[in-house]
Amino acid sequence: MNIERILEGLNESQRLAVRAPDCPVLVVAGPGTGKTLTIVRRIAYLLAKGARPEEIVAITFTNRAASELKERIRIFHGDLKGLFAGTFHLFGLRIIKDTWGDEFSILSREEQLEVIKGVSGSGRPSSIIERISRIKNLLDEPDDRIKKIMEDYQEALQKKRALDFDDIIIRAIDLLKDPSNQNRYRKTIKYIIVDEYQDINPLQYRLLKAFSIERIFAVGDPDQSIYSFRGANVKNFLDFEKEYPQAIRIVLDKNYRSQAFIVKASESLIEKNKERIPKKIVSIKKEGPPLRLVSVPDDRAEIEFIAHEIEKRLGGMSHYSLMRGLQAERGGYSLSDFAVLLRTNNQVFALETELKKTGIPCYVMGRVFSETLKEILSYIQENKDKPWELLLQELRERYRALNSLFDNYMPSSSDDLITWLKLTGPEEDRLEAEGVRLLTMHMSKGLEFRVVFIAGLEQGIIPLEAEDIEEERRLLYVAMTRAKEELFLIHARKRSLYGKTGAQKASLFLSEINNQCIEDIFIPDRPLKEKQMGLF
DNA sequence: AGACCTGTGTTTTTT
DNA sequence: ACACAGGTCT
Repeated sequence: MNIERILEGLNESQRLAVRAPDCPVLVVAGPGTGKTLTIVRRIAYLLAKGARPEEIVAITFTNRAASELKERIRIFHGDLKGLFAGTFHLFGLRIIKDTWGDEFSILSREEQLEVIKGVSGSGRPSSIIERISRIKNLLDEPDDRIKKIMEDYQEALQKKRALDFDDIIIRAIDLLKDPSNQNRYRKTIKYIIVDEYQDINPLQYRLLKAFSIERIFAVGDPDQSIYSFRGANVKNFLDFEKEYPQAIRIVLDKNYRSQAFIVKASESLIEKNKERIPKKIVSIKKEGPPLRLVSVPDDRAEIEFIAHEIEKRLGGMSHYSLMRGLQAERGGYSLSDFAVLLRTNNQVFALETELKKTGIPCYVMGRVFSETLKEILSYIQENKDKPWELLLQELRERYRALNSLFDNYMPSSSDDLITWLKLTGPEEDRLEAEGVRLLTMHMSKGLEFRVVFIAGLEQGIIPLEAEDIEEERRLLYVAMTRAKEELFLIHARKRSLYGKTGAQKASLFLSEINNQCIEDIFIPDRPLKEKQMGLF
């Protein structure tokens, strides 16, 4: 492929990154600045310069990120045999399989729980698993008690010829360090591209180091580092240039995602952090409407507000959809254009229940396949009096991805459908349902929505704790920068939390946002009468 | 073994 | 509020 095509449509800093020389490269990629685009073109560039696909390894953190990357490589470059694009774990697995073959298994969460129950005397099995995982990831030191449990645990795994997820990385490091493997990997792999470099933990860092490769292309954003609780260490990112003195740094600072007010507001927030690489992200879009900072009397009003704002916009849709073709320009919305972002899963589930009562279909993101399956099952149970045909139609409407699955097959009974779903495969995204997106702020990373509501912006929720206030600030920064067009920041003056109803203070972060980007909305307390009558 | 009381924590999550 | 582990009593 020629260089002109590879650089086509890229801005100046993206071009610099794509054409960077064969030295360590650190790409600081702010939100919405074309990070994946840059990686895709960088790979194309390396290939154009004569690299072979099997010399390039591109590592991501999640399967979602990996499949997005692969898909975009495929679109731009066509299928590339030999190029690795996948997670740390998949990469580790490949190395282990090269040496051991397929004679081992990966422990599922359930199996892991069983093994732990067998070897530990007391304590919650799930917390013991967590503790072991932290130790394996070099985040914690074992005491004598846990040492003993770990020994028994590993012995049980050995018997089963099984590895847990952390073992995959640990074994891969051992194999890479083994002198007999040096030629096999260290010499054949010439380029490593690491996505979300700010999120790597000490164990993953060791894996990268085991290659002793200088041609590392690290992409990430320290301002979006939100996983320190699982060992992600921004220091790796901030120290990159100390570690590789010949490294070059490129900052991608043009945001193509969000309208200018959203970028400006989120920048004003993140600037309050001290530990960061200074950068200034600018939007290439128009200002757009100001952010709405909404004060509501209580959690119930919060839901009513969100429901009302969504309905207002969807109302527009039914009107405009009568005039086909105009929908996009006139701002016709679909349910999945809206997202409500929350700090904790508790809030997500509470909101799901309440928002559904207002008649707005919701889709909780990140819910695993088996839970979605349970949902379908219970829906069938609840509605088993309805004719099967009708029920099926409703399930399609609800789970829109079922449509494409049904193209070649029409189940004739509920049993049939369920067994069939299991056989068709557990790819949860295929069951993605139509509905307003509900998710945690953490889960929102990497996603974008036209209209975003961030709810529960109160002290004790975000920031949840006083310690590591900078990470909490980054989390809100990530959440805010998901919005493309409109952003609502909502806080309740009163809320029930852990069974207690009490007064809430607005998050201190709200006062840190540049108020030139903000329009205040104040919803007054309910009239006393309504309160007493306990409407709804 | 099963009922019942009591203390405790209670984010965020991937593979 | 609520789940869950662990102890105690029957």
